[in-house]
Amino acid sequence: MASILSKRLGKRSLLGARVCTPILCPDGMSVESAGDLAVSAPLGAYDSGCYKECLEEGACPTNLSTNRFKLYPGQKVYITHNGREWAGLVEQHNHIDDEVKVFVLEQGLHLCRKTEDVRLAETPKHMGVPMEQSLCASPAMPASVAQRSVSRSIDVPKRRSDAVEMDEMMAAMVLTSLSCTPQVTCDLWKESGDVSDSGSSTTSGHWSVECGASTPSPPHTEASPKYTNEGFNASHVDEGFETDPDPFLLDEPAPRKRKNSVKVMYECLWPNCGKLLRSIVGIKRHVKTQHLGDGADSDQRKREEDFYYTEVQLKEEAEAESTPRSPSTPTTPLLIQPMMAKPETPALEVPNMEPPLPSALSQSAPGSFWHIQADHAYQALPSIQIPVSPHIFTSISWAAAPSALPALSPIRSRSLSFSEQQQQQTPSIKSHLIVASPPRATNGSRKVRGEAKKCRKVYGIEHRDQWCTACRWKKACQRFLD
DNA sequence: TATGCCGGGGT
DNA sequence: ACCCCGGCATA
Repeated sequence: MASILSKRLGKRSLLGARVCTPILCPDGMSVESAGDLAVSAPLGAYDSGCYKECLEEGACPTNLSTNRFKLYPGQKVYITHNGREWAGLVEQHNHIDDEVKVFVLEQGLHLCRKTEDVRLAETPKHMGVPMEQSLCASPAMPASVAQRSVSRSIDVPKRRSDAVEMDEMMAAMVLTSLSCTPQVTCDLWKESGDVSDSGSSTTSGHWSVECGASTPSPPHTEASPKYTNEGFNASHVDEGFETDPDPFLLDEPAPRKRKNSVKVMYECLWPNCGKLLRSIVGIKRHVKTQHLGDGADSDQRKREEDFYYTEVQLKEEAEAESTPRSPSTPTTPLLIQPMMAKPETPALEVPNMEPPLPSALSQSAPGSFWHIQADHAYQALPSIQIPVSPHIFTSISWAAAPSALPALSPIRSRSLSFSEQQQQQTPSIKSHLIVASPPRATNGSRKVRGEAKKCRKVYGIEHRDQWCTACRWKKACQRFLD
């Protein structure tokens, strides 16, 4: 199949070598990230609320013991305003300034209060647990720990009793605070189902990993053998297909980025928008609310939003090392791919929209060509796969990369000739197709085994000296042409 | 498994 | 350019 090229390339070419290296990364990543988490968690160094929270809570439950307040978006708190006590929802907690932005439902006000002026209504933990799968919140987390933080609040309504109310409040807050920084509410959103939603649709199990140092490697690695390839970033490259969701869903990017020095952002692909956000959740929300309308329930919409954003990797430095993320995508080409492809994705790759290119290609293109493309698809998933979802798309491209990515590998003359035989009228088409299939047009290229006898058969191995030079050199026989 | 031959390497 | 060979696809 088309794999030939890729494989061959791999044999001696740098490309092949490159591809392989990435595989190793995964482990490193996971390990590394874990380390990062532990270290950074206490300070909440990352912007992404999600990341921070996960770290703090999930990875370092002990942190809770600290006196420091930790307020989570959506968390219910009580504050005093105009001499009266109001219930509100945390919008943002600025640890640095020790201030908390609170949204007072009853008054529709967004107030800023010093942390010490805020009374906790309940522990974030509680909120999270019931709503989500609580990846971060380790089930093992001793209630006592949670209690501690809760104890801070003076008039603490029973968490359960508030459950319903909280939901409403949170919903209201979410709606009213959409304009706020996306990251801040990361957690909230996640819990509210954004993430879980997508996660559920694709894979299960991953979520558990999600927040913390997730274990990217395991799931990724095995995914689809073809696409995946080198597990490495399995997340991206290979597995992208099946597991792709992970990489994206996980908010790991932050940790990894830091290490790799590759900044991952999410860009809104909506026409004339181009908004850049740091978190997936944020971009999703942006797309959903700004472009798709805010239909929280519309399942379809949720999925749609995936098609309107792309992951953008901003390199802050060049690093030869296999970074967790780009390892496979490693080199610029790969990195770039996602971005390039994405924009088109909506139209071309979106699974739902079948019409895109196919129509043109499939119709005019000769069967052989089409076929070839399909093969590529298998190798170069990057361009084709995306259908599943943007996430997948990206990941796929990486995954496929192993051998194929070189994408630009030259097209062999052979392949062309092959096509020629079948159709004379397609010169133009050919070019089109070629262009269309980013990866390579190898497939058909390999000469089909001819019917004619070859020197080998005619003379036998014993008389190799009588073979034509081509045969001797293991090239296409020149004496007995087909 | 044998064969055909491509992609490459060495000289 | 010549010679070889690893390796893959196919029969």
